[in-house]
Amino acid sequence: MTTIRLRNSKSRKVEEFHPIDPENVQMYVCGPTVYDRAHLGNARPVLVFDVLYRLLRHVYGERHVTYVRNFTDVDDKINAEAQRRKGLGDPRSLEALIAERTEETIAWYHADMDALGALRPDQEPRATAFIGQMIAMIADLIAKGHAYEKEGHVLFRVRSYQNYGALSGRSVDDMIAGARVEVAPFKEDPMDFVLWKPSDEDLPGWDSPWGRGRPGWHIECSAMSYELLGASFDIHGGGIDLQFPHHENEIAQSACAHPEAGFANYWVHNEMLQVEGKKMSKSLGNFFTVRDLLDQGVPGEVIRFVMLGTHYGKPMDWTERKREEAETTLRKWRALVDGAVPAAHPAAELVEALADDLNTAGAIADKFDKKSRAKMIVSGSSLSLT
RNA sequence: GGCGGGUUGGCGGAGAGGUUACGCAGCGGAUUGCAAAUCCGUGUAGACCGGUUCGAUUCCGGUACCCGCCUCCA
Repeated sequence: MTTIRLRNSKSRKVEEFHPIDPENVQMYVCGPTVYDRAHLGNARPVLVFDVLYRLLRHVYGERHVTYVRNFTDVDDKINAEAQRRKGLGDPRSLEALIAERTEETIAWYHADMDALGALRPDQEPRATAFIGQMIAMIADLIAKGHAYEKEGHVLFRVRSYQNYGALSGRSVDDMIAGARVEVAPFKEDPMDFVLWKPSDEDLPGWDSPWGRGRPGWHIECSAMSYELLGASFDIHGGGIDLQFPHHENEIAQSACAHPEAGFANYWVHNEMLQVEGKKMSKSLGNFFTVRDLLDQGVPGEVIRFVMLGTHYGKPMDWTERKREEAETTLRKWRALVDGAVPAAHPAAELVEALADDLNTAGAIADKFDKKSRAKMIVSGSSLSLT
């Protein structure tokens, strides 16, 4: 059997991947906050983990892999958009407007990511469907002394977790020294973070032992991964920008709530996307969505091909030139595979390259038959790693 | 300030301690009514300074530069 090797952010080394249970390999990836169209940067983790998902299914069998990716549908940006619509005179309730916003955004997300040839995860839980589990976990953390309530907020007591900072390689003291964080007066310690916060009447809220409120950002992933995958699972993925504080906080919450378990064994982070050498941002005018590209006539497979041309652990630079070259290359590959009979199994060299820490660039490079590699990697269609 | 990633030929981008990467672009040629496509051939590398070694672009150390994170942005 192929041995997959992955760079584990925990150890900062490439390690052999050995699942807890080969009959049920489990992966959790942080999904989008559904407040707007997915921008191009959002597509990178989707494609990176799509390749990993396909590889896992190839190695362990389709029925033996569970991939969970959440939708964060509790968020101030969503609230802001709903309030904006309300302000424009929409007569419906805030809750209805929020629901409308998240529904349409999820539909867009599905359509856009489908266009990139990404398989849908096995489960796509929404945060709002797990509020009860979050409340239960928070209550448990309070009971165990890892969290405290202050002025309607519940805060995680960072100092109560010995290994805080291990994933991102920081010490609590260093972080405080360089902190640009605004310290709320009710915090025992500047690093403590919110598990639950109060909502006024203009915001969505749920009843809890601490009053009407809404969850903090990090608790949803801890609660949902526990509910769907258990206290220990194999792989946790996401963008490197989430490593701190989001993933650090997830670990703290989950490890303290379930001290007997290991939470995620392998942490895989993808590097960021840039556009023409610069960070994509609205102020630089180089910000665009996946849908923008699709509407301009850039095929999803071209986007996928360009993305996978760079190893996930390196910054990926999206350039007009790469887009053009990818179109040329794919057109030629299409001509090559035209009329070819799909192979029953992917080339061993392809699997080997991908098993080597998802070396998609190396896999695309060569060393094996062009005809078979073209579709397998790029379009994920009939010849895909399944 | 703290933490992390990177630096290969015109551009993108791999593997390997010693042998041609590959692709695109360029150049020469074949084919072609023209063009496109296709085919053949071909040049240009490994940021800088040290170290290990018979030999390093590949291992080790340092320097420079670029980028990101530290702000509920993937």
